[in-house]
Amino acid sequence: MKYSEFLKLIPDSKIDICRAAFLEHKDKIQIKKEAVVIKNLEKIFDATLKIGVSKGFQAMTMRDLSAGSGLSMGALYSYFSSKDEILSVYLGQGRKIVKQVLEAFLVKENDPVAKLETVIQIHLFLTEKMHQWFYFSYMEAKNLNPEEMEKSIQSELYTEKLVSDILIEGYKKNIFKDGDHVLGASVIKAMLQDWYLKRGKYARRKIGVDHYAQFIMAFVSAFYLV
Amino acid sequence: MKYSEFLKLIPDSKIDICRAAFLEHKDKIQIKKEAVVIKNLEKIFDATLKIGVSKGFQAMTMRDLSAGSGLSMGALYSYFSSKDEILSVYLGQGRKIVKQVLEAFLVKENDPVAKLETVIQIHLFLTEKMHQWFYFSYMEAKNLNPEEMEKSIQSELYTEKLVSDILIEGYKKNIFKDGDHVLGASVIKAMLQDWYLKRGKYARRKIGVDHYAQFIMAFVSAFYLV
DNA sequence: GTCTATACACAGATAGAC
DNA sequence: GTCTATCTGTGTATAGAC
Repeated sequence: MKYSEFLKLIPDSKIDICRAAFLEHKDKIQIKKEAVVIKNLEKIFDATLKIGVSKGFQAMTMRDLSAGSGLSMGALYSYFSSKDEILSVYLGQGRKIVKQVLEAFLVKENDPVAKLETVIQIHLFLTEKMHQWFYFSYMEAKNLNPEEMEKSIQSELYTEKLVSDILIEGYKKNIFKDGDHVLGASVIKAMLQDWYLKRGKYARRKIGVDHYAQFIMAFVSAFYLV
Repeated sequence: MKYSEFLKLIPDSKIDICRAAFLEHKDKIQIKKEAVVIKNLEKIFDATLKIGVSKGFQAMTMRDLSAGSGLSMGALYSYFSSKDEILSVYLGQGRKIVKQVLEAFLVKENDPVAKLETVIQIHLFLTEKMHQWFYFSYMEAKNLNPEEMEKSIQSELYTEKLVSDILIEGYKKNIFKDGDHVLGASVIKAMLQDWYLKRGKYARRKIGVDHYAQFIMAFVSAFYLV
């Protein structure tokens, strides 16, 4: 699959995140009109992402966020009771989207090689589409409260397990070589993450996501295909 | 080479960093006695690393640092004129050590395969020994001023170039396959960085640095050896 | 060389007008 | 539902005693 095809198959993640955040936090949000909330959550999350990526979430002040989102300080606090809550909600909703999309594409495949290619491609395509969110999520995870931090780690391990399960299945079917499949999944994950962690570098070198996906698949295949 | 042998071959990086920081910033530091400065720089850098890794440099206050280092606020400001200066100096000195050690080991090798193994091992061993410093450096690089940020990026690209040069040399000698060696070096670097970025994960799984180095070398060899 | 005490700015958060 | 004005705590940095 190409990235351009992937884009046509999935809905707009930005609005999904806002709607899901509204539904899940209805009781905590003081404003009641859905349309108003979603419109403003989008402004808040957009500004959080933009400022957070450029200077870090800790360094972003509520005044920065107020200026960036176009809402007053008072208005911000009628949507979230604290600065940290914005981070927790935003990261939590993003994680859900990632899980949903990965599973939706993986369930279509049966062959381990196709599954491996799919998980590599879809992970890269997702991080391409939501690259700022992923970067932000990675960099700010350590500033979460213990409970949310745990969820973040579990989310990481979940995608890693998707990969290791595929490697193990392929080994059992005599398509992949034997080896430490958990460690293998770990380094594959590292290569996938590099795509959004070093996005500027790859952009400067004019390397696109389709090319990167193909390269990673070749690299991994050389080691795993019998 | 094993990590245990590596440790015997290199001097104590902690004291090196402090001494180099003193020599290079003699004029900016108000205190003049070398022994006093080095002793206190060690306290300051140790505390910066410990607190910075756990809560991030931005979130670390000068009061935290004062408590953690055992020096008063006033004393801290007789060594550094601002909080940011501590970060710049500390990261800058660490980068020098990394460069020196990598070059010292690489110069001993001639064969591309041996060179590739050396750069993988020594990079991993260095990041094992200074793992907190590397993690800190990676996470805080984006908070540096533009000038220091540029140095940080250049340092990254420098180690990447060490790898790509080896791949290219090996290709010319018909030992390695052809391909995009810059992209190859990039993903190898990603795998090397994962070692210090996810240190907790590997520790929990009881994977040691020698085993990780051997695995990465096998992974890379499968793709590159003709 | 190191300390304590403090200046001053700015952060997160809230009250109450509109 | 959104705003402005403001409270209160805490941040970096410094002055001056010891």
